[in-house]
Amino acid sequence: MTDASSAVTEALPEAGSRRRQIRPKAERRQQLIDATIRCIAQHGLSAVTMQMVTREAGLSVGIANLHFESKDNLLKETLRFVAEEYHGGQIEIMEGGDIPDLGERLDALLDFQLGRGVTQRQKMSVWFAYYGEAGARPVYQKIVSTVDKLAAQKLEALFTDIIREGDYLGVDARELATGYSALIDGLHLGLLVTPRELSKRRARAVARDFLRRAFPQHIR
Amino acid sequence: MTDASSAVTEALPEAGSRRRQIRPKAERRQQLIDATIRCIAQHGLSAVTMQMVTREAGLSVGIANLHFESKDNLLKETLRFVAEEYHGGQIEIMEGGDIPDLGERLDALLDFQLGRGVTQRQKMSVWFAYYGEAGARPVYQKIVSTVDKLAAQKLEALFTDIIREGDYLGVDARELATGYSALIDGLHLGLLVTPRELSKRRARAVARDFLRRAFPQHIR
DNA sequence: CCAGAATGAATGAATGTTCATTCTTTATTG
DNA sequence: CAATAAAGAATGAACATTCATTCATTCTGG
Repeated sequence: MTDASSAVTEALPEAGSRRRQIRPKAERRQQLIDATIRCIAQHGLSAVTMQMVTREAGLSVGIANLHFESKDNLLKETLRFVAEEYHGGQIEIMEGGDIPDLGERLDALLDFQLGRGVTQRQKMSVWFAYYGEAGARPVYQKIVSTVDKLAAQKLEALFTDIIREGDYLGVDARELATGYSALIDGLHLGLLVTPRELSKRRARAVARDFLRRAFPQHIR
Repeated sequence: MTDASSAVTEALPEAGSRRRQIRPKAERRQQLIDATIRCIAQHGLSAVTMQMVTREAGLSVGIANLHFESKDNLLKETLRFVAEEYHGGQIEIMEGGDIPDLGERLDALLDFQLGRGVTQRQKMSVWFAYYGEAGARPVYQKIVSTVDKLAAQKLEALFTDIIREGDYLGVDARELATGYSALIDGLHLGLLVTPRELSKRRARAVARDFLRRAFPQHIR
């Protein structure tokens, strides 16, 4: 990893202090947000310290307050990033010019929501760490509900299209969309808290079941 | 607000210092746990301090470490209390000798899970505060999953009975139970984080819809 | 050579925990 | 029954630690 290999016998620790680098602001910000995500996932939101985050990022303590003005702000921006990444991904699929077939589009959505590897678990941790504080922190509520509202609209629109295409009777798109979103959230919770009881495989089966019961012609 | 109007000019604050009372250990423990719940709901788990909790309980700071040995332990016991109360209530209904009719029993369960007033919201806050930390704290995972596992079994048993009674075909009790639990969790999240978008009324409608789709003969 | 990015020791505020002391209750004794 | 003592519940000032934030200084790239 450490590409250093200078001739000096000592006094220049290889891993301890890398050479100081100057990078553009945007890059440092992302670097710190990424480190924050890892720290929250590993230690929990309430245990995260600035020292921890900056060490994880391989930077000094002062830099966090240079690029974000406070810890509060760093945490806020981290939430915003995760929220926008998650919801942005969903929205892209749902608008999906890529996938014309509506059933396939649903499948792609489900894949996105319950697929992926380790990374996804990290994001989930962050996600729910903030949810836990949201009851007491209106700022968090606002960030989440802003992106959430848009995603909910897109999902409702997709369901409306599917209902029209399949001539499904007695199915309310809005209500079903609320249910599906809640189901996915709940499954995420299960995956996070009781991974022993609920495998990713089973979570997907459960979600597919929900969709199949509502849209039997579209889901295998 | 201040109902004080005593004749004494000063020196004897009415509300400031009540007479010291000695109460049994169990009572004090519960008093502190209740105060902890209110503090978490109002300020968020990460902002809770011992001073805050003991002041809320109307007691001195030393007492928390007298009855619980540490803050960590107080938080752990608070989670245990909330978890057992919530899951205990569910289990009682599901075993329900009180309600012979299976459809009515389902309704009662739903009422318990999504009904109630302000109190419920407090408990929800606590619940998800811990979920948020659970990814990083195995102790929390264990407490939750222990009671959770039992409730899941009871729910599966109830669903099995209903499936048998209604001769429902192609319905897997275990999978459906997982889905229903996840749905309820997700609805709780929605109620907590985006109360503007999701009313309690609509949450109940969504959950009923889920059940009706699975058990049409049992739910109206 | 300079603008400004980066550093990290220093600072002060906040917090969990301790424990010597005070107070209340209960049991005992004369 | 009153006086007294023992037990232990309750208090809160003091302490040690941890943490976010600051800023004088150092260093880098252009």
